[in-house]
Amino acid sequence: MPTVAVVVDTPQHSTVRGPLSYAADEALPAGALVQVPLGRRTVCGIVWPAGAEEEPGVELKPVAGVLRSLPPLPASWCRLVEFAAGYYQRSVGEVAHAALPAELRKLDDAQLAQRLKKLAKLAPAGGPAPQLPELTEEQVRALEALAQGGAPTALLHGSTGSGKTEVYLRAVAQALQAGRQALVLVPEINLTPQLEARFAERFPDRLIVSLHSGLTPAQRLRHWLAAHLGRADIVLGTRMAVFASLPRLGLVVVDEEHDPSYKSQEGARYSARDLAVYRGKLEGATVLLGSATPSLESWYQAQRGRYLKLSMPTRIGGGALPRVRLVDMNHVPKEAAFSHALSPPLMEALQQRLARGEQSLVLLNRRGYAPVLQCLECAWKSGCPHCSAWRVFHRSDRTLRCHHCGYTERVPRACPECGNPDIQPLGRGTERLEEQLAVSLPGARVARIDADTTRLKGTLESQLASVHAGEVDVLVGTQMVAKGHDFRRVTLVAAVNPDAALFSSDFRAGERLFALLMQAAGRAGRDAAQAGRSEMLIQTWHPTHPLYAALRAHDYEAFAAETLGEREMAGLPPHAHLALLRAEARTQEAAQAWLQDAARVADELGAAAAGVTLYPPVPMSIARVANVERAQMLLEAASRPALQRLLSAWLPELHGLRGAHKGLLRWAIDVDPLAI
DNA sequence: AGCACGCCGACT
DNA sequence: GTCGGCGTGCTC
Repeated sequence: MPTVAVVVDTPQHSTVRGPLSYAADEALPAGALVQVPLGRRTVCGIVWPAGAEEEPGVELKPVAGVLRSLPPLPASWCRLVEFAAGYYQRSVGEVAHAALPAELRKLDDAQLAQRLKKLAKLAPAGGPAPQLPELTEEQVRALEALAQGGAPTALLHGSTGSGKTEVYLRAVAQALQAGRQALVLVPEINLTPQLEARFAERFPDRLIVSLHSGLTPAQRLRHWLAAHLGRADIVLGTRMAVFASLPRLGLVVVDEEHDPSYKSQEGARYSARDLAVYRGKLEGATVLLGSATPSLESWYQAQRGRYLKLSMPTRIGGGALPRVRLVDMNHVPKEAAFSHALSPPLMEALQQRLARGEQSLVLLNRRGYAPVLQCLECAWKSGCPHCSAWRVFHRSDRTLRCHHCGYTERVPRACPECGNPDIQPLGRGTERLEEQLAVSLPGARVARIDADTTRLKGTLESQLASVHAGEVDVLVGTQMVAKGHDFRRVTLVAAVNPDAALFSSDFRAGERLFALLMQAAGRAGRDAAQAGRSEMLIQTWHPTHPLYAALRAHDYEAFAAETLGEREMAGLPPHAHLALLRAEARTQEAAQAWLQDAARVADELGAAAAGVTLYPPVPMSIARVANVERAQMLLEAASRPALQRLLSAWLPELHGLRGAHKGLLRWAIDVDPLAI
């Protein structure tokens, strides 16, 4: 009787690591979906390419069912999953099953056959043949280089408004012409509808499907199947889509490749961008990473010639990038600087826009009315009882809300400690800024867009529409508004208080701030007629900071060179490779004790000799969330393979370490963490 | 993760 | 005397 290796869904801390062996009365192809008995239940499994697993010596249980109507998952898909599981130190089963639509696991063969029949209904949107815009010289050059590369990994560095999307569209057209499928990744669900519309218009006779967490389970299964069967030519999606099964994959586009959303923050903490690059190599597909402000990782690879570098510095239609003006807050009258957040130069610039009937965009990366309330009599502040964080004052519904655990209460009338009725907001969020602007600019129509105003489905779209319709003069928002949306009538973009990122303990904060401000600057002056009057205003206490100097010159390359130099000196990515071991426990001591024990095991495995440095365990910057204490330990190595080898030897040992530590709740490894 | 087995407090 | 609390342990 043939034996098959089957991968089942086992979480990280399970003792089941690799595939399990089952008996089958026929040879089953690798990649086939099966139902197998596991303990007392029957679960979905995937027949795995022969892992030469050793015989367990006991009699094997037989496979309980086979989904025959589903073509097996391609071998390259299995290899991608295996790589991801190994690299991010999770079980193959967990990664494989997370990559499949949940609905698929619930179906038997008959039900699946039913769903497959219904797939026939999916059809291209149809429509008139598209009008192709004339390509710029830069676009032509980029596309030629891409076509000559022989399935390269390319970094498309293009200014906002330089026409990156058109390059994506043409590259996709090339792939489709060659009979292959294209996968297009975007950082956020918000951005899929507009891109989907653009692709549907360009490819009216091709089937385009989307894959993201906003789909219903049935839709997700339908779209996944369309991709898997090769029916869909274009798959558009968020990071999860990097695992889509695509039998004819020829091109992967990663739009806004620098965006942190590509890194998963739970489960297997994979980077969809990095996996896209690996997948391209695996399947002989071209990978096109695009950004106006590439991640330093990608930029570094392009500089060393590992990636093909494509540059499009010029804005289409001759629109100039807005002039960047720094407002030195040290020279602003004290009362204005501290109490209003709105400096005289900013007010003047806003009034000018108002008088001319132009729009302004004011950025503040902090939701709510004020980040904390305080009592003027005693030392009380609005701390969260469950977290080591302040609760934010939301004036619209008179609540104190913890942004970490969600704990919400009505604002007390008086100080809960001393009864003093005089409790005051400290600092400023978008709600308060909106209020201040409305007061300071009488007659102006002020609107706000952030995670609070867009909680309901569809509100973002309707709010954006009202901005586009010219019903808003001043738009206040968090980084949400800086991403991807075009505001043709905006001629002023202002950052009210961006300095915090300059001195953040997070070494990537500067990189993120620069990308955000560059992107925000790109929102202004898209209309060539207005470009001359467009400007960006930065209120800062540190006007001589090199980040701002690079921003004024719209000089990404200068910023990248400067920052890469710092990273090299500090031994940080991309010049070094990091991993974080995180622990959650009832007490901070328990969390750190476990990490300490883990460090001892790593020492015994020869971490130091292998060139892997372990730093002492430290509490996380917000040490307690929802009454759970959190700590972490950083690992750093100059060599990625050395780090990988240590992790692979280390992780299995850590599973056995659990028992000795009371109070330890969870632990996890984050390879290539974004923030440390 | 499920879902067992397993050993100590308040109920028909 | 049982029902059930969730503390360890296993799943080919």
